[in-house]
Amino acid sequence: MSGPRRRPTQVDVARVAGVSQAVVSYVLNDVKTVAILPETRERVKAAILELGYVPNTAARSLRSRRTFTIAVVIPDITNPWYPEFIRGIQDVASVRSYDVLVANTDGDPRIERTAIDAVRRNNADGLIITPFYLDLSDMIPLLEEGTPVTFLHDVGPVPDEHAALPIDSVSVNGEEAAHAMVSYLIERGHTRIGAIAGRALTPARENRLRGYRRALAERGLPLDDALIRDGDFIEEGGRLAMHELLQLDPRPTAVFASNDLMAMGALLACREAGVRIPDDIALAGFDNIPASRLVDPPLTTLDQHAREVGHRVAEVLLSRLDGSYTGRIRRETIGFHVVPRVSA
Amino acid sequence: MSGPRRRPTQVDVARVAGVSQAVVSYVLNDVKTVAILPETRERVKAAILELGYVPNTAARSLRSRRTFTIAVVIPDITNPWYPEFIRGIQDVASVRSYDVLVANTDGDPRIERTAIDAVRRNNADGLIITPFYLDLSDMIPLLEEGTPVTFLHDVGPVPDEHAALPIDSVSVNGEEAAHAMVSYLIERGHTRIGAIAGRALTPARENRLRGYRRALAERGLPLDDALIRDGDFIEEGGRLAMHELLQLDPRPTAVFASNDLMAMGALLACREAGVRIPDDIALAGFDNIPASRLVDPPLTTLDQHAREVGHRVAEVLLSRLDGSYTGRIRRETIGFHVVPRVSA
DNA sequence: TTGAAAGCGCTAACAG
DNA sequence: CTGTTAGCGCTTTCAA
Repeated sequence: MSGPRRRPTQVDVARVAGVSQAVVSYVLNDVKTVAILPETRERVKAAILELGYVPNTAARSLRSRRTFTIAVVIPDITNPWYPEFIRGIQDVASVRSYDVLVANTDGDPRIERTAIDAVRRNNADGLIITPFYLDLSDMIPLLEEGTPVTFLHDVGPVPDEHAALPIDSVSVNGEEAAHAMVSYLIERGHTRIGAIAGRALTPARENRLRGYRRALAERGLPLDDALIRDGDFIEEGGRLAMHELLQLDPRPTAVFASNDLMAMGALLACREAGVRIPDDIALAGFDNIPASRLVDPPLTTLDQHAREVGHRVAEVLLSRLDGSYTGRIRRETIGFHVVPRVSA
Repeated sequence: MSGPRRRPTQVDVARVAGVSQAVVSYVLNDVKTVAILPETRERVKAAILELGYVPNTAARSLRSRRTFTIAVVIPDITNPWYPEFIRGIQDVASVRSYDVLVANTDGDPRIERTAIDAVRRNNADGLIITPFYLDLSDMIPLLEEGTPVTFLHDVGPVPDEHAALPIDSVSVNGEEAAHAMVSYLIERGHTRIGAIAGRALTPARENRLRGYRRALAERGLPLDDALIRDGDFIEEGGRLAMHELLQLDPRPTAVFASNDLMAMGALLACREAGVRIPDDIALAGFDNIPASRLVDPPLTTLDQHAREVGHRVAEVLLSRLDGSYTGRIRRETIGFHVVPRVSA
């Protein structure tokens, strides 16, 4: 037992290579403004290898005011849409050697708020966030300090309460998508269509519900609030909601769930109640998570291109960070498509 | 446009509160060895609030050599077992105000190795890793530098190639679990049982395969390597493997897949081939991921308690970090249970 | 009970 | 082409 060995520093490398510490920093960062003799460079590299030197990010970022880290704030990594989204971000971040820090909020406004401070503490160079309850004023400190923020947005018809802020956004058009999904149900002959909405007051819920209502209204179908239930975006919520919908008289002939997790809960409820899908009732989900293809029956749903959304949102943010884009605010919207399978 | 505002520092807080910067640090860290006047303390706190001061972790950790971050290295967050596992870790880390940094290796040995350097660069206080290909020597620099490492292990009969190293581990007993699952199949009357194994040379694959072989051997059933296929732990791999198994003559009457993702691929293959489950062939999975309950037919599988494993592994590591445990190496094993459903 | 000061490992400006 | 030097914001020892 000889106590922990100190991690080698640039000073150690310099000593072994017989140069000054600054030179080590130069070759490490491949600084263009100074010209190092190829031979010196080799000596330094050899010393780095020999000692197993690895730069200390804390010191580096303290000095340079950059961390090469982007923070991502999402509701819950356990919701299968998000791992894909995160991997999309990591795909593009990693090739530019950025790290990705993920924080879950569980949709809790208090935690959402703390997450912002976590970003400031950790000096993340930029933030990607899917704002649920977050007050826009919470973003102000970050923006004032020059930390770019990109929203993952769910677009509704009044998307720009955020318009005043210098925040890029990449959006999935929840209203249009839900409209498409519900229109699909209507085209299949359904006229009494229930909805299992998500957590109250979240943009995702409101927008998808709006799309649902608009689709019905456009076809002159009655809007009946008794057909709308909450489901909290989780499976159990969907199960409970579906049980309620099945009690209704007359019963809806189709149900649109605002995400696949809830649709799967609904599916379970039908199985429990002995209701057959799609024969007795049609069911449509939203998200196209991997499991949706594999359930019984395979779920008709809507794909929001999670991984691609991750790619775009990362590119938008990184282009700000590396200065390759300095123009006006961008609002991108990623497409979607209905995935017809068996359940509806 | 007035350029980014500088983030307030302790010096700023000190100035506003009319104290020295050291005092700010004292109240911030609630240092016991110095006694601050309650009134002074209040002034400092007020200044902190007023300025929106947030500590700079880079500076803090540069000085204190602690980051309050633990790194977690896993193969792929997109495999549904891992989000649960990660949340388990975060559950216990967050109450002790540790951050969690997740790195995916995609099971690539090179990336696995880079991940170790990432841990060193970021000065994570500790590492949780599920070693796939990683050479044990890769862990040495970390250990020498005093960074505790905890393995998430898959236990086989020779678990302790790792025995020499001072590394705690929390294990799922892959061999016992697979043995239990396959025994279950045998008890249901199957004698010709195929296996869809995972990625070659990984402990998870080898151990589960060992459990499979032992279960067969114990009942005096023949071991036929033609019944064993690879599947790479992903759905598509399971699909391909199952298609091959279905070609066999005689065909197996049951198939054990080393994880649920592959089992679901196998299920797809059966659907494509018009083979009914469980009537024509029985199918068992492994992991009990959320989707396994929802597929058609619901998948008989094995639960390895991912979230609980996350809790334990985090507790084991954190107890080292905060010094509350200083004893000898621990090897914990978390239980499992067969989840009988319809597919087998 | 508070303050002064050193220094963690690094980047970047400047000097030679 | 290479070396010297000044901090980045913080914790922690020591002195007052």
